[in-house]
Amino acid sequence: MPPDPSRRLTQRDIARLAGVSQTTVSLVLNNRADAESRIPAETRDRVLRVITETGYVADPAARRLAAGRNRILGVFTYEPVFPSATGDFYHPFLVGIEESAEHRGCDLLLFTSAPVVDGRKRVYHQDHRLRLADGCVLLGRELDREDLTRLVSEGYPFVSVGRRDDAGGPVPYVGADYRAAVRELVDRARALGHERVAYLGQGTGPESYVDRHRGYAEAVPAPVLVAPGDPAAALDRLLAAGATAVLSEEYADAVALAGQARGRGLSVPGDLSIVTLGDPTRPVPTDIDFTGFLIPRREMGRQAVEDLTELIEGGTPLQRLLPCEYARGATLAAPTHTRGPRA
Amino acid sequence: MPPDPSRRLTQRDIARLAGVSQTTVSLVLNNRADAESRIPAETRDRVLRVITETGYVADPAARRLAAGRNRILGVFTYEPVFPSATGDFYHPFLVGIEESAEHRGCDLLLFTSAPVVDGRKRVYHQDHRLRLADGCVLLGRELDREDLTRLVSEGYPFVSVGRRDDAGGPVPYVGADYRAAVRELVDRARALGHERVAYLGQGTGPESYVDRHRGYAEAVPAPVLVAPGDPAAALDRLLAAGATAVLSEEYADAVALAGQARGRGLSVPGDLSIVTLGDPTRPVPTDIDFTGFLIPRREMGRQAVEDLTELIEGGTPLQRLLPCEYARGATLAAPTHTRGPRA
DNA sequence: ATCCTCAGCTAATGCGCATTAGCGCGTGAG
DNA sequence: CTCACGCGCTAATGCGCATTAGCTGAGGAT
Repeated sequence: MPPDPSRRLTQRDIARLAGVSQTTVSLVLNNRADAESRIPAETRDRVLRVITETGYVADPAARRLAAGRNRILGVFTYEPVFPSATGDFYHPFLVGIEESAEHRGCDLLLFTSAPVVDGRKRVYHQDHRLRLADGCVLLGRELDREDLTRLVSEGYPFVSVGRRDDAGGPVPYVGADYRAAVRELVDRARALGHERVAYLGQGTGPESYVDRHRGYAEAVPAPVLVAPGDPAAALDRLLAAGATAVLSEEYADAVALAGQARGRGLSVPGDLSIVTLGDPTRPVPTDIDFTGFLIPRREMGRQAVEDLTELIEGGTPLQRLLPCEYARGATLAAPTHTRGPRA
Repeated sequence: MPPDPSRRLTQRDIARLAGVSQTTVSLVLNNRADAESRIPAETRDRVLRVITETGYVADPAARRLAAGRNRILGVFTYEPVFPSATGDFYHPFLVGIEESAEHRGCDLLLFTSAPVVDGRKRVYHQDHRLRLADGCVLLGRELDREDLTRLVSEGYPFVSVGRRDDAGGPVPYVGADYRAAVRELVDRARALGHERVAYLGQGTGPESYVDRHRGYAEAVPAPVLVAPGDPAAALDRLLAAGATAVLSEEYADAVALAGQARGRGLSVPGDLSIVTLGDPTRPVPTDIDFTGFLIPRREMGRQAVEDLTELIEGGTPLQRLLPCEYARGATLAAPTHTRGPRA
């Protein structure tokens, strides 16, 4: 019995009960090489028996302090994950992260304490708590550049979900190969007979947009970039440019455009093929089964944790792109009649 | 500059740079009463300046070890939260938990490392890591009784989301007042003229079922309990019992029953009113707008964190039930014609 | 001149663990 | 009869911090 029943057990208590030293308890607990070979089975069993009898568990904080490791992985999200509209989009990433963490026997620390300053969250805020975790997974459409730079320069182990440009050094990431996925879509469209494939979106900004647009620009002879926003205006521009197929950077824009087109009596995909470049980042009600591709979100989350644990264990930082799966859908078909650049 | 750039800064480093002792740095950092009154502004500013210049952050593990507090709240879920079908149900709880944690400046530790043994997860598994957090929120339809007992007896600060029976002592919880909510639904049905209101469900098992059923049993003169499972059989039994309204413990059962009824040419709610007792715990496709009530899931999560932090700071354990909001819906109406217990 | 504040610090300690150095003993080699 | 060596352990140390006890010097009281 420990003297104060409310006090939690320590290794010293176990040691006393087992009639050994605290060191021995530690050795047995972590069954170090020393223990395997040097501590006789009898002693070890005695210690283990006391441990199970008392239900002793090592204090993780002390462990961390002494050993420098924790088996805790941080998760930092630049977008709000749980609340809000974007939640559904980020959910699958978390599923993958959770799966992998469970598999690795790690706990996840959500850095919810990061305050929102000037409308955005930062890893490095006043009194940040990064070091509570062994490393960290970063999530979000757009990461803070200063954060990244500092993470890189401090050598803190982290992995970004989503490709990122260098930030004073290469950024470890697990991204989706948007570039290849978009190229493939364009190729499919062109193979079907589409001569003018347009791009509805910004094409700049976050890496994920840039990559999509680059894939598009590489695969098309004469790029047509149409800004989203007002669907009516966008449709006008697309028709004026003689586009028979359009790739939509954002799922929601595709929905709006399709609605606009059908509202004007155009058939989709008959008169206009509309292809989405990834899953919806915000919930959009639609019953259209869009052609496009699927972002391997779950797999990305999973792989990010794998890479992170490797990194923590001394591995080298990796950059990898995962392939996106083609989604056949029903909005890409051969153009019904060819049109010149002005109908 | 610290000697080894890879080594992380410690309070000693800060102390050296500021020309004070480590103690002083600690005092300034936590602006203790001592610091406020006893350390002159000049010294404090100097220390603070060095801190911001170097970007020093206290090691949370060390902090925890020394002070015993962490500002980390654990979250343990008995059901899989992220993956799986039940995810959507638990999501709102997490939203509330996250909100409150952010507000309190706490990080959340998801105990993903808990292995699944004999088909279920347990808080107290081999080498559990409860003590990494200051306290813990428990989530799930059914909590492990042994876990609860041990948590209570060890005096570990925790709050259950959902009412729980005593486990060797009162269990702190934030639950939904199913009992009152069900009573209210029955009263509404009876006020509309329903003389035989049945209960479709188990009525036993998890506290949440028991509470619903108790509310039902209290409000109805002659209870009729019908087991879910085969919707056809259930409908037969309901009709045989002369029920004109039925409360469905599980949302999915209500959907199945409604389908069955309409398939037989019965109108809902005309011939049979069907009322749900809470939100769907698993995703069910339906376009029926059921009458029933809404579980204040988000608010429950939020309140649980509030209560937990109070508890950690020395407050007394609380048990509270939050009211459920009535959902008008379209499946409860006055019975069209009265029937005896055999049509 | 001496004692006593009291401001403004610091030395020392311990949280619970992992780790390193090393102690006492027995045994076989020289 | 020494000496080296391996076995089975333990004492001691330090991780980075919070905290407690106390130290030093200046100024006021006696």
